[in-house]
Amino acid sequence: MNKSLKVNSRDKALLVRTPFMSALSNEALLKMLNAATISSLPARHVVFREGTPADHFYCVLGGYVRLYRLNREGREADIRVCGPGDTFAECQIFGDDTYRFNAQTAENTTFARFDTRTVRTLAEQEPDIAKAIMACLSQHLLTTMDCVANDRLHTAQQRVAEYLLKNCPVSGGPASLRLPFQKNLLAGMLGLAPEALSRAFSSLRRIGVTVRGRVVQIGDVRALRDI
Amino acid sequence: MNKSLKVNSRDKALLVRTPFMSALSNEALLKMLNAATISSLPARHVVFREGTPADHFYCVLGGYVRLYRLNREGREADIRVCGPGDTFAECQIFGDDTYRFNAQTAENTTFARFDTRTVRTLAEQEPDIAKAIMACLSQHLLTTMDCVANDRLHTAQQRVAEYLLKNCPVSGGPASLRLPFQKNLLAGMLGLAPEALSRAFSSLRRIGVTVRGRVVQIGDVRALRDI
DNA sequence: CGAAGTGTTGACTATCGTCAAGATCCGTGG
DNA sequence: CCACGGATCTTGACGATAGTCAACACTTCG
Repeated sequence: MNKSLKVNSRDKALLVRTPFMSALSNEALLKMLNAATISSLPARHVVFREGTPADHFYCVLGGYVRLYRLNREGREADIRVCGPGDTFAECQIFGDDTYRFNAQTAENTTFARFDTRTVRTLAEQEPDIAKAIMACLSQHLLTTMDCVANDRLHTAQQRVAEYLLKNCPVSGGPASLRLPFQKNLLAGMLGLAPEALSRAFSSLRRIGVTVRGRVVQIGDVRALRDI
Repeated sequence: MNKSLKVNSRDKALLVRTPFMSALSNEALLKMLNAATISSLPARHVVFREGTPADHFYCVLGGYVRLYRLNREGREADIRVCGPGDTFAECQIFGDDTYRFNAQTAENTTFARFDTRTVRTLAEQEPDIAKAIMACLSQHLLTTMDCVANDRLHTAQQRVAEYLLKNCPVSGGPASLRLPFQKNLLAGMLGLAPEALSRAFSSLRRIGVTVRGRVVQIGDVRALRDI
């Protein structure tokens, strides 16, 4: 069920803590909050489809959204996975007028929705908002370039190791972390088939990585870094 | 030899026609031109290195620049190839303060160089400039996302076919085009080893694509589209 | 004409995708 | 609380794709 309502206090608290919104002045923040609508969608629900008019962009408050594209045979490839605090489709504010990829919830997800036209106008009035958009776009561009370089330079094993390191609380010795979502989604995020992720994990066993459900135990973080 | 001078009339003409600059108001345009420096570098010359302070961003006027990253063993992977009219490292204006990749000229190249601090200030004063930066960042983000999806969905053959179609003057029947740079560079752009590009070209022969030096003849553009 | 640089081809190998079967996890309902 | 059933994950076998190395052909330019 898609319940759509004005920003309530809990959602608002999440929204203003977002990297995108946290640097705004009070005035700019108010204007943006006014333009926001909160929605929730159940798992595996389409948010928008490639080729449809791009009239909104989004900010995830809870849950995960998968951005992906299809080839002619219908195979899907993930482009990005957005979690709490991430914005997506902001490239449509001053970009193309149709979505260039599909967006689907990976699990039950709450997000803020902004009308692109409204925000375009606000960005022209409030330098703060323009600045926030530029910072956000820059950040995304950098991480997406990272992604291209990663895909082209590293093997499945290395990409998994890198993901673990990036999400690891400590920088040396033993560590433990809990995957925030299903392995399916992680596989797509890393540009792998689920089977390849599974194999990568089991090949990491020989350097002391054990996986039980969503919990990953790392024997020595430094050993991981040498992969 | 790195000759660095104020904008001359021919370079200026190129610069103001750039997608990035062409939408600016007269006043904004003047301020930007004032902040620009023109430089030329010979082929295979490093423009900047990953990890160094990101104090400038660039706009290519003539020639080609390769953005790439290295893995630990020193293997290079191209992230983007920038030609005339393209800007690069604009993600550093409101982003990180160190370059996250290397930039190298592929051939003798002329470009405009802008100080990021100066432009950051200008963007806060002139909404036009902020708008141009946002449009530019959005465009790049979209093409980079395209690149990720492409790498993950398509084979070498398909990527080459797609490149040819994108740079093809006509939409059906026979066509001919001239590659604007060495095959080496094209290979990197498509995320391939040079040998793989060569093989992809020769596998396209059976559907009527012939290559002689930089000239590519396409028997039937429609047949290419079916790959 | 020669030499360096660029592109092509062949042989081999590593990596990863696909398909299929089996194991495990997890939520639901009895 | 347990049992069931569907979803998710793992493992194995196989094949396709593309990377690497090496030798050779072809360009290009001094």
